[in-house]
Amino acid sequence: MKGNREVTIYDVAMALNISPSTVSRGLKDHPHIRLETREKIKALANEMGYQRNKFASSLRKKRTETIGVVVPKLNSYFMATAIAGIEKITNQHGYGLIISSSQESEKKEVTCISTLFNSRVDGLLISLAYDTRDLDHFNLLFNKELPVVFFDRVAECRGCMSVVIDNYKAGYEATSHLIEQGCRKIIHLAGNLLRNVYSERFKGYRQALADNGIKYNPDLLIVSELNNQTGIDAANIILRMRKRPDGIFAANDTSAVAVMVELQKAGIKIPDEVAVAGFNNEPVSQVIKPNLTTVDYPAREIGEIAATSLINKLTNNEKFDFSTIILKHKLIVRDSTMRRSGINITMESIR
Amino acid sequence: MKGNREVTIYDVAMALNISPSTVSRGLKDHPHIRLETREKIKALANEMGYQRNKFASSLRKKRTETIGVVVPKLNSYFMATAIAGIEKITNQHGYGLIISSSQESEKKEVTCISTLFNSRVDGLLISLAYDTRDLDHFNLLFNKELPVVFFDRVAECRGCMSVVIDNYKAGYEATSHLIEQGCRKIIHLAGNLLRNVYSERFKGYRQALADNGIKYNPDLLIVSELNNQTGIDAANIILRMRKRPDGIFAANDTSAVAVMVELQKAGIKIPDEVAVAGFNNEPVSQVIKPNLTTVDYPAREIGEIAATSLINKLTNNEKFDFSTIILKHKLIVRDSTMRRSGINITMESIR
DNA sequence: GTGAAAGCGCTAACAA
DNA sequence: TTGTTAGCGCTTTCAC
Repeated sequence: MKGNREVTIYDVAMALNISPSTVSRGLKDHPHIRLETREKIKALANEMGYQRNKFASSLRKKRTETIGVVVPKLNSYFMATAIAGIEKITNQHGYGLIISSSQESEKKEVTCISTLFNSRVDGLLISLAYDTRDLDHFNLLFNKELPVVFFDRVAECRGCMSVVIDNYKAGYEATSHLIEQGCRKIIHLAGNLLRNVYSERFKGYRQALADNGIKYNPDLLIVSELNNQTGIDAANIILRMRKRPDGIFAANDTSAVAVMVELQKAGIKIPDEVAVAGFNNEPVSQVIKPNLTTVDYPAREIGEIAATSLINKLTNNEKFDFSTIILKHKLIVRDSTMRRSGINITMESIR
Repeated sequence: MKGNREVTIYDVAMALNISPSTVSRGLKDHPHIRLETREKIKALANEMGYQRNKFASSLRKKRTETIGVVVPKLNSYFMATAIAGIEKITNQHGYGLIISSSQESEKKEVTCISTLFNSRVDGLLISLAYDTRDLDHFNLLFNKELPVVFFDRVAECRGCMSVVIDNYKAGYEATSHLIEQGCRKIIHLAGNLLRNVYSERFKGYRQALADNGIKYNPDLLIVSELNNQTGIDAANIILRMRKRPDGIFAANDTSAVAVMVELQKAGIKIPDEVAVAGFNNEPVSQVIKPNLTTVDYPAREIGEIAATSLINKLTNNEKFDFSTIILKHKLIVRDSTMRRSGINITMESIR
């Protein structure tokens, strides 16, 4: 299939009348090889079209210089951006990347991890699937001491690192903001409370209510996958309520937008009748009318920092051994929650 | 790093008192091995936690059972969906996947391809970057007879396969629809005309104008990267025109939406003053008000078919050797172009 | 139906 | 500073 034979270090060695090991060393700038020889080797190798055979090398070194990434989904702005951040860093350090998607399912996540493990990746970056309950599939990795860095949707586990934002605080801020705007009956659209991101946002929501003397009402908590359809479903639940809520805090922008569109179809005015806040600051938040108040999530940075941490772990070996890194977020206030007085102009609270 | 030694076929062989070659064959159900022996081998291998070492295997077989994917960007709904389709098929056939993104740059595309080539992928799926002009970096692949399947943004080249939709027809239909709605001065937001997708859509636009007796005016062609910013820029150009256009056909939804948002900010009524049609049927097209008329692009199918074709090529070897597959698209008419009479209800033209 | 043996291309310990 | 050599774990030809 692949046409003719590949050029190997033996070919280069023979052509230069030196040994293969010298070529091997010269190619990677081993200081024991005379500079002149190194140059000669590299020049000829290049000219002959030599390409290092990764398999032979990995087989021998028992390292692949490849990092595995497992994300819950690819077609989300947040994840795509985080991956771009990861890619940038791993590229810089000469690592390859294998990206796989668990499609929000625990079952598929197990397969992904085992496939990556089987591919002998040197380390793993992972954001958990929506419904992952059992973390047994990670034991495989822990037993082999394969470094794992969680990002965004993280798990508590012995010795692994996590990169997140303070979801509790962000949830608290978003809810407090709604309360400041005069909301008293605030719906919370949450994701699976097993996931840190959603449980923390929920806790922040509850605390903000409590701190403002509003009693938490479990009927106002709607848990779902937070996609377009479940957003529509939530809107329908809301429309059927005897007494309508005056605020909605959705744990992502997708569901916030879906709810808004649906409520608007039913003639409900946003923000006047219902104020809506989302989470993630996806581009769609600036398309919907009124523009969506949301929490800016540093997706790219999360990816970059997770990748950097993993590579540090891989190289510095044990040094630089933190447990959690928390990045900054920002509440971005836009029209979907601006109910105070007549001055209903667009404003980005921070920037 | 990886803890203790891995289990190899030698360990299994020794434990069973048979030879490694028998184990190797037994593991892959080689018919020459007695069924009983095969079962025994597989049972023990499993019990001992044996995992095939892909490097040794690839090194020996000179095939990696891995497919490389190069896409122009990851954070687009279209690409993410296409990749999901690719993943589904490759998984089914036991192929691994290495996904990389050229970030719309020719330079990065060259790197991606050479990295994948270097990783000795068995075949390549690729959608070209925005500004790729020179196809020299593919020679490397062609010389080694590495199968390549282009999808969406394809290239003419000896012996490669392509999976696309009929962009010319889609462009023709979208433009004709605008004309039917009474538009006479129609802006076309195009991407780089080097890319088949954009040049074809443009040709369709021109032909529709011609067929309706409208003279093509080069001033109405705006070429850009079709992202959010260039959409805003286009809106500003439009706003500065002495005589405003009454229709816009944008070659993607992102730019269509950006233009709409910006024109609306300036107080322009859509569709009454300007009708807007996009391309791709991204979710955002149903968020924007009025909902965006667009062309439904079968992203998932494109991915699935491209992957299937490549795998066929890889296995059937030379059989099933088409040059181009053209999938069906659909014009989806929504409110952003419905200017006829008072009946301005939402309709999905097909479905 | 099973085994022996060579070798894929590279690396690194050891020797010189 | 360079060379020799022994594998990494698997597959496959050839032999029995």
